[in-house]
Amino acid sequence: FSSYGKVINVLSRERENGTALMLLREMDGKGCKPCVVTYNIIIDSLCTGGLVTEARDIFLEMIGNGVSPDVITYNSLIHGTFKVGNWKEATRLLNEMKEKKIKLDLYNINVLVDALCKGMMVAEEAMVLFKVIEDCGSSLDVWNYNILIHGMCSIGKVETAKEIFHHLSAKKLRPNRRTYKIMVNGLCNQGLLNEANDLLQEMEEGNCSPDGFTYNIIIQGLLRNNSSLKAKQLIHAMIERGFSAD
RNA sequence: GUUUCCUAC
Repeated sequence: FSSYGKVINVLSRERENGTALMLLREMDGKGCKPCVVTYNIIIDSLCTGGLVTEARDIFLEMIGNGVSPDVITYNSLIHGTFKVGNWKEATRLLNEMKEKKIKLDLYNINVLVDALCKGMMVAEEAMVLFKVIEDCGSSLDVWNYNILIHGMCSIGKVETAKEIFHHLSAKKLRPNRRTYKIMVNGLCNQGLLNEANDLLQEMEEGNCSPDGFTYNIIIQGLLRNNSSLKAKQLIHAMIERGFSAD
């Protein structure tokens, strides 16, 4: 609660972790009890700063103080732990979560799947996880798919990524600009420039106009493929449109 | 009140 909570929130946003931590100590000293949210904010900002060990200390400290971690605490910590590449510890935390029967919602699953895709290259497993979720009747949103598609692309499974992408429209979910970018990027990396071009058309026709990056990705791909003529054409098309930023 | 997605050269 409290004004301390608010100040800590602000400090964390400004990446002033040191100061935020000092405030936390001060709270302790004065007998003010930080609540879960306060801890969560600090843990998360430590994690995004790569200070996972410190985040873990706070995590243990909060338990010591009788404050039980919730889904968000675990998410932040797990996500941070994965990012640092410590998947062993992250999986341990995941299991710990299961044992405590902390229930995940879609948002939380995203965090985990993202961590899985990036940290462990087990996008296939993430996919399985999604299927299970779907079978349970929860519907996935575009973000989930973006994460998955990106995961597939980054391990070179563009075919699977394409399947998922099509699966998207079958579900009447509109891909957003990021979805397209991820796909275009993935296709280009595999040298599938024609398909990337098709997608670009689709973007222009739909309501997701491509931005400068999207063009550049394709142009880059064309050049790598010795299609400098097409690249030039595309550059012109790009200039005519006066491409917009994200 | 706090946690998740893309960004080439």
